[in-house]
Amino acid sequence: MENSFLNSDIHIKDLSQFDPKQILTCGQVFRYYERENSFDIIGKNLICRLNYHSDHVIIHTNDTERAAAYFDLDTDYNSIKTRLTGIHPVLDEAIRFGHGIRILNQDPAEMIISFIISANNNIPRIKGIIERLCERLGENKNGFFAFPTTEALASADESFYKSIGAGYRAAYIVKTAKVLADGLIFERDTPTDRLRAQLMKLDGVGPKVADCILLFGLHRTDVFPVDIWTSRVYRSLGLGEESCRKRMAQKLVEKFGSLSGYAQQYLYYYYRENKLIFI
DNA sequence: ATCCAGGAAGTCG
DNA sequence: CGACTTCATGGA
Repeated sequence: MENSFLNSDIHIKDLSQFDPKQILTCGQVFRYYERENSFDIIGKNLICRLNYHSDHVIIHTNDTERAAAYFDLDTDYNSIKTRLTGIHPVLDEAIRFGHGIRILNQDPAEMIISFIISANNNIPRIKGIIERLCERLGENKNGFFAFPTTEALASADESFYKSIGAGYRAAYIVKTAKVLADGLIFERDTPTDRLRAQLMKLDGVGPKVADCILLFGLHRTDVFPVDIWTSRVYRSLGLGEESCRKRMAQKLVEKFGSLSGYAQQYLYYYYRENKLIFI
């Protein structure tokens, strides 16, 4: 049978806090492919196929231990949703809408490069650039291309990154890839603010991209990435007028604390999916 | 043609 | 520090 390398399974029975479509389309991950009644997803060199049925989901994968960590299966999202409910009606509605979202545990280097590419860009283009990057520099694993190693990323030059459509971000990627290949380490117990400052030293990484790396790559949930969409959320949460995204992020983290990252993801998905610009 | 997209860097005050 | 401009690229 095809894809027999996906030889182990995880059965998900509680769909109240696991929705494949919501998890993959909520903006945290770019390398997924919708099939017939399933999604294929690649993170670094972990490959998963999510077969969804009416009352359960089966994850077929090449590494169940990594897959369990990747999908954050040890975290109780119903508890998180309960703690975030009743703070604001808009957030309540966003949680109902995206009840099956989970924050994936993705590879830090993959998040750094992916979100450098995301700056001032749109999602279809971001996905295309990353896909060409993996096809040309990543290892072919049974027809799936792994995300390139930091060594492979550092071996390519600026003209290569322009050739895959990265535009003016090509120079940022070249410089940052060299730092990554040199062995950038993120200490487990470093405070989030210090990690953010460390990340912002990287070329192409500003406040918002750093927060995305912190949330999706290092699972720091005491951050609230403010982009064009979540800046629209700010006003409707009744936090007053604010034009500076950096100050918006600070105010939002003051409000949601260690649950900021979750709140951000419910709100981002709700607004973007419904194109709610003027509420 | 002009505007927009999960913003960041460079410049100026 | 804070505000303002520029930066590839492709789809609407």
